[in-house]
Amino acid sequence: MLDKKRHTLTFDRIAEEKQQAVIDAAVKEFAANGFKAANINTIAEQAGISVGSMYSYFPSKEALFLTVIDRGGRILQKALKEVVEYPGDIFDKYEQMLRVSISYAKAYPFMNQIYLELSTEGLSHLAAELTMKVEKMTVTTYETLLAEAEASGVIKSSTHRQVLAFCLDNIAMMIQFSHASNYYKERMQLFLPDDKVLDEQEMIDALLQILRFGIDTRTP
Amino acid sequence: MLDKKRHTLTFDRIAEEKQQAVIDAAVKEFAANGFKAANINTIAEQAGISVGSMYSYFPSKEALFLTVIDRGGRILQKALKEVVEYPGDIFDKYEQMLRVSISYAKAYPFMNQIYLELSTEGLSHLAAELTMKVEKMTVTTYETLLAEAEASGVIKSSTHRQVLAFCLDNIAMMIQFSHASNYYKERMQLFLPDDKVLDEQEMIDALLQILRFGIDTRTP
Amino acid sequence: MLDKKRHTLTFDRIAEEKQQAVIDAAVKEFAANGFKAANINTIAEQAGISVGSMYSYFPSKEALFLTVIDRGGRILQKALKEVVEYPGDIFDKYEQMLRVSISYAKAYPFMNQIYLELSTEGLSHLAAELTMKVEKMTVTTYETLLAEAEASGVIKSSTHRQVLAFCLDNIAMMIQFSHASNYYKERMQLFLPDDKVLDEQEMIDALLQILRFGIDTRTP
Amino acid sequence: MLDKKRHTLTFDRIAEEKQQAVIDAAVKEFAANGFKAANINTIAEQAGISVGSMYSYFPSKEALFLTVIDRGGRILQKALKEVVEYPGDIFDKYEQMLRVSISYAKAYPFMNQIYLELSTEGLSHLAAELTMKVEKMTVTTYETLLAEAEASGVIKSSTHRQVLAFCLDNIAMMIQFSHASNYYKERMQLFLPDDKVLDEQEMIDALLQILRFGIDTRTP
DNA sequence: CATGAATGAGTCTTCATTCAT
DNA sequence: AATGAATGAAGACTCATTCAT
Repeated sequence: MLDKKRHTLTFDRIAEEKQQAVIDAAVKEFAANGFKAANINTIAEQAGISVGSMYSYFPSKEALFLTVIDRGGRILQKALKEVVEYPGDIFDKYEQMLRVSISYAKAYPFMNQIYLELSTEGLSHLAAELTMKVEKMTVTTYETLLAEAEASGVIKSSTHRQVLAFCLDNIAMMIQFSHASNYYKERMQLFLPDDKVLDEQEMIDALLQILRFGIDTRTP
Repeated sequence: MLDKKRHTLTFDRIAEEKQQAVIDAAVKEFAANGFKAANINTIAEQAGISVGSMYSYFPSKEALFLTVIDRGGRILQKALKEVVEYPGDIFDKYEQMLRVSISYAKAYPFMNQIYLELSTEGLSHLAAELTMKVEKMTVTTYETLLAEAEASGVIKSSTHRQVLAFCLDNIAMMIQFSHASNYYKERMQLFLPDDKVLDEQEMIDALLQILRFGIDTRTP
Repeated sequence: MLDKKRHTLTFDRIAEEKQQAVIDAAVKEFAANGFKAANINTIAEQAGISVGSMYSYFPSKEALFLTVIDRGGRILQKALKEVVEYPGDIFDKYEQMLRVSISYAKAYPFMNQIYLELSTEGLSHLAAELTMKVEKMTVTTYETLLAEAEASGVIKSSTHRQVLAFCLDNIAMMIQFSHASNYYKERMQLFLPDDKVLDEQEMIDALLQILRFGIDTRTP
Repeated sequence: MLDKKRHTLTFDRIAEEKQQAVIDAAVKEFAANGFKAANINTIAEQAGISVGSMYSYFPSKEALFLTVIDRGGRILQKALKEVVEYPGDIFDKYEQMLRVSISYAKAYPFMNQIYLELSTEGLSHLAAELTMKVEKMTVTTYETLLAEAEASGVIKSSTHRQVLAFCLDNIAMMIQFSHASNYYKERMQLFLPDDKVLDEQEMIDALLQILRFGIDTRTP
């Protein structure tokens, strides 16, 4: 199932910085052009190594791609764990989730775009399984958090919990996209007042406000 | 600005069905492989015409792509207008927005994936401007609706209106993606109970419930 | 079994001379360098067409090779039929076989070398089946001829018929190689008197003499 | 003339077994893929040494190849000497020649395939000279044997001696090929009865029978 | 106008050879 | 001497685009 080829032992052995240079170049290229249109020669050049070396690190373009996705997945996992362990109630934790999403998007903007592209039919055969594993972890995390929250009486029991989890993740994802890709960044700007740039915390507060108390005037 | 090449006059003159066949084939190919990896020869074959004809209809691959995006944009506009004109208050209209998003996603799943891919840096130079125009219309629509809603006292004035608009559109987009691409469809399934398939209306109701009254137990 | 890819319909449709130019160039290149070391770009150049055309005629290098082998096989078959239908007894027919072998070797020297190379392990997976089919026809032909010869009392019944058939074909093959490849041509010259070049008929006569009456002095 | 580069002094100095491991790996690889397609890195790996060492033993791929051919030639020479010195008349010696050919083919099957490939035009510039030297020795051997045989009245003086020598060597070569390469092995099987596997001695006897007394019924 | 064969620059991948350790 | 990582030229194959019919 998950035994598709990744990087070789040689790659493991080279200097950490060179590894990072290769991954960075690859992430950037894949993000900019998608899997098929990404150019291995360009990646090698950007990473400052030869094509030959590239192929001694990764048996194929596909293997390089999978390694990249793997790395991204591992970073996401770490971020997720951070959120779960954050102290406080569900609202504190979700606030933290949004903050983490934004910093992840800013730290690894290209990684994010690759995930965006993964939804493409053409790539599903390659990495769907891999990314779906990450999604599954996310789902479980939300479920745990919401179960706890409901048990401790913090959120209404009348709420459809699955839909709520879905909704929370959707918002987090779009926030993430909006801080990673130029396209979604521009789109976000269209919504926001351009005279004063809305700062992150303000947006998070406003979002949480809507989420907690709703927008209907019949609620306080 | 918007004077990039599109289809030729010849394309306008050919039979409506042939036009549609070409567009359909193109949409499918672009959705499956992205712009650069899409194959013009394959599109021609799928559309049942020759490559030569293809190039008498469109001066380049880029032109074909832009025409495709254009068509998609026009369909979206129409859908948007439908929503604005839908009778009722903001909640009725937004409910309608979600319903329209879902049916659009189902009717034009591939079109949706192309929009997903557009966020890619590599394509921004091509069509960002074009799609941003559509996004702008969406923003304006939400602003109008929310201004009206607030004026008529249906929604709390304490709500951050821009963030709310952004949030509403984010949810609508993710719902749309979740009904268009297999990847997002699968992801959605991870959130939902697999014993009984949640029907669309149920999800929409649950979403609106969260939106109107929030999830905090301190609200009724 | 035999459904491996060959040339495309496009190749069938182009002018006969162009087809031949392509096949000739391919045969020459494969003969000179073997399958793996043969250069498609060189073949295209030699044939006076573009690489792109090459690939519109043959889906792969392998397909081109198989087509080449096929053509060669068909020529061999025709030659074989000629021999069977040649009037006279087994000695007349075998004499004709040797003559045909030589003229085939001279007419298609490169084709012969390809067959020589086919014995290589590395190629067996490609074309062994194909060439073995031709070999099988040869075996059957010899068997028929020898059965007839024995029935009509032309050859001794004490002769081991299978070994004889094997021996006759071996000689014919070596004769063929010796007129096709430079290496075997040189080797043959080492055996023959260099003052006067032995002409074909002389060699054939001498061979038949040995075959018919043996070399032992105890036979007349 | 024969001053082409071979192995270095370093190679001479390393352990006998390591030398053999290198040669064995090289022979196998060259036999399987031909000169150009053979992979030096693979040979090194198979021999259990580093590529670097490989290049300290042989200045180039060509040098390795020539060394391989050299070694094969020397083994052949030894075999040839064995035959000449074998006691008995020409028939006893030729019988021994066939036996030696078969055991050589079985002991060094890959070496044989390399010789088969040598006939290729592309390689002639490399090793033709080398192998031709061996062939020359063979020719001389046959000539000596046949001259003796005729002098001692064992073979008919009416036989064309050069053609006979050529014929004897041709048969010996094909027998050798038929025991070395899978392709020729299969071909041989097509000729032989599959119910009972013909043993070597039987085939040799049958061959000699044909050779000595011919197949024409007009001889006893 | 329609066709589809032809083109060739561009891309992935391989491998003989070098060289720092 | 031995190692094996690094190099880059070469070769199989793809595809946007052109153009003769």
